[in-house]
This record gives sequence, C-alpha cells and structure tokens, in this order.
Amino acid sequence: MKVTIKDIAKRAGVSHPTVSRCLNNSPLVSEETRKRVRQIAAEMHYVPNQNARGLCSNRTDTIGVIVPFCQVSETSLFLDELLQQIRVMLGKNQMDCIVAYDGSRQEQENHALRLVRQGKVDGLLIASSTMSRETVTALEEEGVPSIFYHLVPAWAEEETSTLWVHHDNYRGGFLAGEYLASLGHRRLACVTVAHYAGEKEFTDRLAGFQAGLQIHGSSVAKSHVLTLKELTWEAGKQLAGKVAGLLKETSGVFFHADQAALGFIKGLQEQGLVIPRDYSVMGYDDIREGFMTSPELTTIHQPREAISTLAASMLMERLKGGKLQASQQTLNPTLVVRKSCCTHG
Amino acid sequence: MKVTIKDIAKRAGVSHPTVSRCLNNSPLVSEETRKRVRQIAAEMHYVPNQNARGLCSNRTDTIGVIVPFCQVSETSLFLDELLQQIRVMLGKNQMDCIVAYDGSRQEQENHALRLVRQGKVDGLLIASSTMSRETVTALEEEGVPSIFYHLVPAWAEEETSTLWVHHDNYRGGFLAGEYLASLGHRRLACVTVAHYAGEKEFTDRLAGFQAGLQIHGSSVAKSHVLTLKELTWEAGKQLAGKVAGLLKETSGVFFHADQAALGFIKGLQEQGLVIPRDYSVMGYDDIREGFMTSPELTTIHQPREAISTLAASMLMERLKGGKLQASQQTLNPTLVVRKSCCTHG
DNA sequence: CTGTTAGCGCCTTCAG
DNA sequence: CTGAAGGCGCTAACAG
Repeated sequence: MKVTIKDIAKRAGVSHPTVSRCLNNSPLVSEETRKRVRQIAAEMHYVPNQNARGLCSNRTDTIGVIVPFCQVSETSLFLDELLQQIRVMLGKNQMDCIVAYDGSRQEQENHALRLVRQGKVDGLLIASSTMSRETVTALEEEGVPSIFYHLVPAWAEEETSTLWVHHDNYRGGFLAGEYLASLGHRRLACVTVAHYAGEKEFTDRLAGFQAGLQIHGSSVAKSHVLTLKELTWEAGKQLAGKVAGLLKETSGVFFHADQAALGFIKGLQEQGLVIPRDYSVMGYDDIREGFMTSPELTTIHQPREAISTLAASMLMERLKGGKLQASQQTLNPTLVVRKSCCTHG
Repeated sequence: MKVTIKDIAKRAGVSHPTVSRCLNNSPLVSEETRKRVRQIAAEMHYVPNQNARGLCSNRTDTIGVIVPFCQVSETSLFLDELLQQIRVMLGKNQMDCIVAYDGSRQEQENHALRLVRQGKVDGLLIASSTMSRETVTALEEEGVPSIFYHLVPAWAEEETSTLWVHHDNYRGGFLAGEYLASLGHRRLACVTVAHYAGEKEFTDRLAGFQAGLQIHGSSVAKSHVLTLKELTWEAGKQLAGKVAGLLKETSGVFFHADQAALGFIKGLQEQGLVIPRDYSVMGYDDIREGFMTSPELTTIHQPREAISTLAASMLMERLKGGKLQASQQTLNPTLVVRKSCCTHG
C-alpha cells in the first residue's frame, strides 16, 4: 500500500540503502543516480515514515514546546503570540512542533521529560520559571538540547551551561519608574503577582522600578505594593473597586501586566474617573489590546519577536551541531508612551 | 543507557513479549506477572519508545490539528482558544498534538497529508473551509480519521461521509437581524469579508441577517453591504473614517467579526460619536475583548467550548473504534446583549 | 560510489 | 498463559 524505499529501489534498479542515501543527500552517491532516484521517489509520492526514521537515527524532525498551563486563556495571549512565531520559524526548518504543558507546578506528569524519553522530539523550547534543575539535568542526559525562552528559572540564570533567551525585567521596571517619575509622580503604587519559588521576573521589575524612581528622588512605599493572585483583566477590574485609599495616597500605578492594567482602568472609568487626568496607569508587556481601548495604554514593550525567533534559531543551530555564539541572551525592553499616563504636580 | 523492555524482561525473568503484554494490559498474562512486571518497569523509569511502537502498531498517540495560516495573530485569537481547549481534551486522553498550517490556500505543502503519510499522527482535527475533497479522500485512503471543526468546506456539508462540527451561521445572522430590527432599526449596514471559493459561513450570516430583518419588514440594501479584505481591528478602524455617507443613511451596522466591530467603534469615537446613542454596532464571535472596551459589545456568541470539545471527543471515539452517534453537528449560536446597540426611532 | 548485512525497540504472529 | 521468531521502514556499518 504505502510506498517505501524498497519500492523505489526496485523501480530504480538499485538497493534500498542507495535510495536512502539519495533521499538524504548523502555525498556518497553519484549526482546522476541521486537525481534519477529522487525523480522516481517524487513520481511515486514517496513520503518517509517518520517512525522508522526516528527509530534508527533518533531524529524526529519535531520539537517540543513546553508552556505553563493556563486555565484562563486570557493569561496565555502573550504566550500564544510567541508560540505562533516559534511555529513559523520551525516550519521554515521543516520541523513540526508538539506543545505540552509544564507540569512542574502542579506536580503532574513531567511532559518535557516524557516527550524526550518517548523519542517524540529532537529538542525542547521551554517557557517555565518553575522547572527544576533535576529535570533539566535529566534532559541533558538524554542528549536532547533544550532552551528556555521568555520564562527562565532563577537557578538557570546562574548556570553557564543552561541556554536561555529572555528580556531584562529589571530594565523594564527601571524604564517605567524613570518615566513616571519624570512626569512628576512622587507617590506611586505597584501591582504585581503572588510569586512562586524560583520566579524572579516580577521582583526584578519591582527592583528596577524602584531604581528608576530613585533617579528622581522618589520611591514606592511598601504598603503601596499590591499583590494579586493572577494578573488578569478581571482581577484588575475588581481591584479598582477596593482601592479608594490608594487612589488618594498615590497619583499613579505600575501594573506588571497589561491585562490587569486594562481591567483596572475600566474599573476606574466605571466609577467616573477620567484616565489619565485623575490617575495614571502604566502596564507591562505591550499586548495588542493596549491600543484598542481608551485611553491607549502606556506600557513596556517586551521584544517578543526577538525572543521567540532567537530561541527557535538557537535550537535549530544546536540541532545542526553548530556551536552557539551566545548561549544566554538578555534582550532589552522599550518604553511605549501612549495615553494612559500624564504629568503630575 | 535507555531502558527497554528487554532490560525489564531480564530483571523480571520473563521474555520481552511478555513484558510488552503486561505493559499493554493484554488479557493474555496472569494478573500476578502483570503486576510484578509493571512494578519493575515503574522502578526502572521505563518509558516506551514511541517510534518503535509507532512503527509496528501504527499508533503514535499524537493527533494533528490543521489551522489556517494567520500572519496576523489578531485573527487567530478565536482559533487559539479552540486550540487550547482541544489540547486540554487531548491531554486527558494521553494524546499529544502537532499543530500545522493549512496549505490549501497558498498552494503550499499539504501538511495534513504529510503528517499522515509520515506516520506522525493517528488522526486529524481540521479547521479549514478551503481544503479540497481530494485531500480528504487521500486522507481516508490512509485510514486516518479526520474531523472538521469550526471551519467546514461547503462541499463537506453535503457529503454524509464527512465528519464535522461547526455552528449555524445562518441562525447567528438571523439572531442579529431579528434583534436589531426589534430595536426599531430599519436601515442597517452589514460588513463582511471578501470570501474565497468554498467558504460560505459569511454568506450564511448575511442571508440569516436578511431573514431576521424581514420578520420586522426590514432589509439591508445591497449598497449597504460592505466588504473588507480582512475583518481585523485595523481594517474596522480605517473603515470608520470612510463611511460618512453610510452613517447618515443607516442607524446601525452588523459586523461579521468582533475585532472589526471594535476597531470601527474606536474609529467612530475618535470622531466624537457616542456609541450606541449615535450609531449601533453589533459584532459576531463574542471574543473576550468584547467586554473590555466601552461600550461593551453586543454580539453573537459562537459555542466555542462545545465545538472544540465535541470535535476532540468525536475523534477520540473514532480512534477507539467506536461508532459515532452523530457525525455531523451544527450547534446553535446565542445572542449576547450588551451595550453597543440601542433602540432607534 | 554501491550493495550487503544488521539492527533500532516494539508488537504480533506462531508454537508450546 | 508464556517463549521464540519475524518484521515494521529506515539508516549505519561494513564490504566490495
């Protein structure tokens, strides 16, 4: 039924290994037979069986992408964008991709390790700040390269052997602080997320924010750092109804995620406040929705195209056996000034 | 290095086929050896090699999902949500999933067929209204079940052998028309997308819309049916600047996608119009952003949870060899009344 | 440059 | 109920 290299071999009058060589562009065949065999293969609509190939060569032409499990698709918008870019990049390299959820938080199945041990993937792109060192060590023992992107465990940032691409959260926070302070804000709030062990991106943002404010002699009071369970739109909106005091004590807020900032703005608007006249709101991430609403959101742009593209190309390079120029990359965020913050005082 | 069933066999003092039987819960082994062998396998952290398994049993425990290629991630928001739900469903069934792009429009590679012929997937979930009958026939010849979800080719709706799950676009349009007319609107506009061969979802929506209006003795003039190249936010916003005449001749509009409707509202607002007081805008899809903006968008809800969940479970059922109750399902949309439309006249 | 031989890890016959 | 043998489709190691 299905056409195999043996069928091609018969038709071409050569042995199957020769066919294999032709198809894989081995230099060990004459240009002539190579062309002829490939011609025949094309005519017969030959498609190599990936399982057979994977079994003997350990190459599957598939890579695994591990993302955090998000019940609410809201929080995964950003990750979806990265995913899409990754998929396009991999497609250009004739690679498929299997997306699986990171189980490191829920103590569920370890899909990263499973995919590798099952021999389903050649490499891994991982967005997780909670993956354990043990898992990565196990991954390395299997001889499968993996690269962290976007979300990087704190321990991985220290180890020179770990590969990762993310952006400078400290600098992002700094840009936000420096900008808000430059507008004249002196008493600001900050809304972040309850963090788990090993995640330092949000603490970095806060530290950077403080540093940015300090340039203008300002700072955030501890009591003005709020923590949400999730940085979702709903959470942001709800928060707006419970911070009457905060609104009087501060003139603006820095949210660690656009989604929550947008919900917050909506909440304030429903109370009759005018943004930014009455209160300045700054976000983080630069999601698409940021300019759909009114006022358009001032925020920090994460270099998402670069993060996903770089991560994918690094992995491709590793799989080709090439050495990487840089194995750990911290990209720079940029300030995006729109309409949700204004001068104060 | 890697532990195989032979290793387990040695440790357990049985032959490897026996180990295989134990692991696959074959009834041909005694309960006792089954337990013992499984125990040992667990201790040795055995993970079956999927390539080997796939090679001889033609089961990969992976399914392929084919989605239209969207350069702009904006348009894929809806599909991303469906995808996420599918992934969760498949995960519950211990299945991985490979997402690939539909090449039927760009005459690119036919990933659906490739994945199947490569033996990378056990089944296919396809969101495409442009896939050819030939491709599906070829798929069937390979013995791999496939199910269309959300986007279904017009030809497939006719053939009883094709499996699909989508929703009733005609009824969605009808609900919109009936509602707007009931609010007193008599002169309405409709914004749709340039459609390609084989796609009838949008013509269905328009036909339903007309039918809904007719109940109240109204209709849409041909000149008031506008066509955009893409139903994106930007396109909707741009449109708002070019329809001064339309705004005078009509009192409201029905967009065939929320994204474009939201952009349109934003565009009108920037001209100083107040929605819905000055003009009513209705969307379609019920995307999340619909209630993030002001005014919150009145729209038609597509039963997306049901579509993706049903499609996935139908495929699982088929793979288990079960017969399907219903192989073609048209689900019902619902009207979501929010704040972007008001009474007129 | 090409053909022969072997084997990847597993499942599926077949004997016993 | 269990073991022995064979083969899935392909690539890799040798010969020639």
